[in-house]
Amino acid sequence: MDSKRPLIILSGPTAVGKTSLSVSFALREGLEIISADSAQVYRGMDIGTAKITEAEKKGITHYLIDVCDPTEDYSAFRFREMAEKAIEETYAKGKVPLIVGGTGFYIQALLKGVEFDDEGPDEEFRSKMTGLCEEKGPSHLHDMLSKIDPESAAKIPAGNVKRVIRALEYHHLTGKKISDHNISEAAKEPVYNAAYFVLTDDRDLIYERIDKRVDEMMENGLPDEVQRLLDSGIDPSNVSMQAIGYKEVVPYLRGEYSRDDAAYQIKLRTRHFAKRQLTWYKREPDVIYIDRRRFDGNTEDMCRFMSDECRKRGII
RNA sequence: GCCCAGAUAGCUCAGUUGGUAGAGCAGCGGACUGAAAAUCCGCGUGUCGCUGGUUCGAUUCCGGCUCUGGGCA
Repeated sequence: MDSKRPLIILSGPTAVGKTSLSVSFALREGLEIISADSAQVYRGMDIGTAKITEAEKKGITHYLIDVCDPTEDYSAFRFREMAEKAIEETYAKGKVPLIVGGTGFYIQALLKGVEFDDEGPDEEFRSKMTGLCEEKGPSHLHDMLSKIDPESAAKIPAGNVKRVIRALEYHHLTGKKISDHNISEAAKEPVYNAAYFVLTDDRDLIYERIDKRVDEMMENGLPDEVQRLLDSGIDPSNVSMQAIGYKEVVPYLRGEYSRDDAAYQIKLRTRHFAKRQLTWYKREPDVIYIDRRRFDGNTEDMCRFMSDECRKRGII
């Protein structure tokens, strides 16, 4: 028996069918679900995030959905804090938590207990650096990084301004190099006895499902939803509005391009996103793939497989 | 039917003063440790429409054909 506490994770690329499988599995094993999704946390963002409905929850408790106002900035750090609280609540009820969502970065932070030991984000510092970048160009920031943390500078391309700024911010707040921090955090082992499932499928089928889902979102009133958010005073520069489906609809509402262009852009961006997710899982160790093709998409069979894998590890 | 303009990568197109060709987008691969649905990096062989001719050599020049736009009838 593993002395670590049990945790089940179900991730996978967008539109692969995580939500439906997760509810079936939670019903089967009596689990509670904790969402690891960076966009479904925002209230009022329902259509574009393909947020689970009350009916779809089938009575299963879901944590970390609708927990933020779209003006708030969610982050990996906040996810870890809030998820750990939800995990404790679940254990208190004698249940095992099921983490469900496509944000691999968040899952990693939780699973390995990644420490975020600075006091960031320092918005003032970030906007100062952004201004400096506009004034003197990205290579100026990269040169600054080279002086304080050459290892990071060698690793992060000058064009990746966000990550260059983050590395500078970390040093600014802690006096330490983020490259050292990354090395120590990367060496960490999971703090849970976890089964990390990744639901996957034929790439073409995932892309087809994405196209279909985006068409449905547009028909179901995504533009109205975005308009409502803008009307309520949410700025397009908010982190929440960087979500796919939202940042593409804003220019359409402004008349900068057509509805079809918006739909096309959303489909494209979503496909790219799914591909990035798949890349992420490839380098995660100990991932258990659930390839829909091997199960003919049969939910019962996939649930049975998950149960078996969890039992093997003494999780349930 | 005649005239004009096109026909080159999955798409939109550039180019080769004759020595078998290159951009953007798509697609594919990768990075990622307090913005992650974010951000960034890498990968370009395709009967240069078909067919004759000229030429050491044609995707490039010339002829014919086919197709697609546009114009005239």
